[in-house]
Amino acid sequence: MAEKTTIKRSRQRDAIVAFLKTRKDHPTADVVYQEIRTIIPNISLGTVYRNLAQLSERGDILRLPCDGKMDHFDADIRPHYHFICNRCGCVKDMELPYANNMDELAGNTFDGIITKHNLLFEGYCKECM
Amino acid sequence: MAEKTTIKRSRQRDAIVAFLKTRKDHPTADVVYQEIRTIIPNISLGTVYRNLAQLSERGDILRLPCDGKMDHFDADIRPHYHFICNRCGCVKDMELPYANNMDELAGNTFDGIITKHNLLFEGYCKECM
DNA sequence: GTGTTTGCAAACAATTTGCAGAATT
DNA sequence: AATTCTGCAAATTGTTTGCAAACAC
Repeated sequence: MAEKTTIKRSRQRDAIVAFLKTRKDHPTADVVYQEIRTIIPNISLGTVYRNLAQLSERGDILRLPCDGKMDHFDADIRPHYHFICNRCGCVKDMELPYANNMDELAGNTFDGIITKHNLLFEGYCKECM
Repeated sequence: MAEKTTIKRSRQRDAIVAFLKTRKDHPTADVVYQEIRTIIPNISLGTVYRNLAQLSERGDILRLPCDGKMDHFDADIRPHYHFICNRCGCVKDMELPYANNMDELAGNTFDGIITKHNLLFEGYCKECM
């Protein structure tokens, strides 16, 4: 079928991963772009999107669909839950333990295969309360 | 402030609500558009979007952000969880009871206000297994 | 009559893609 | 040398908006 591609490193991708690891606030693609540009001034937005897509497909980072338009990205790939603020749009980690048994539990009353779940809390962050 | 608008009925909006009530499969905006067009041939896509937005803001229908690009809409406004198939993209209701206490529970370890949560299961529906 | 809703088309935001050249193995 | 990756710009996708006419109250 597919997936025979060998991966070659690139300065751009390395910089993106390194940057994401320094941040706990789950930046969006354009924030990544703006920040990386301070290091690699002529990097293009397309490259950022391509790398974020590739990295999340490979499981090296997490893509967080946060109900708004823009996806957020997280270098912390351990499954965990998130919160999004309805006023400022910030995304934060939740302390709740990830419920490993939730998929199995849900599968008991579902006619199909459940592979994962996404739990997103909404409300107002402490700065916006 | 805002919210002084009085609402006037329209044939288009009535048709959209009526249509959504006949469906259990959470159609997207463009599916709604295509279907309503068989009844009101010159309805415009903009009108469909405007009405879906207005209806969900007023709480008459639910807007379901399902990780993909397109939002889905649901005439069943009782809080409940959904599943999205990673192959065909269909969206289905989950039988799991809605956890009313989840927000409060999560709030105990969170510095801010939690107003709601969204739980979305992923996997393969029975047609795609 | 006043104010909301519509159809249309153009505008928009976020993301993706085609291509020729540069970089990695 | 063989491919992957990049920058750029154009293309796509899903959705929103401005406006004058049509409609509801």
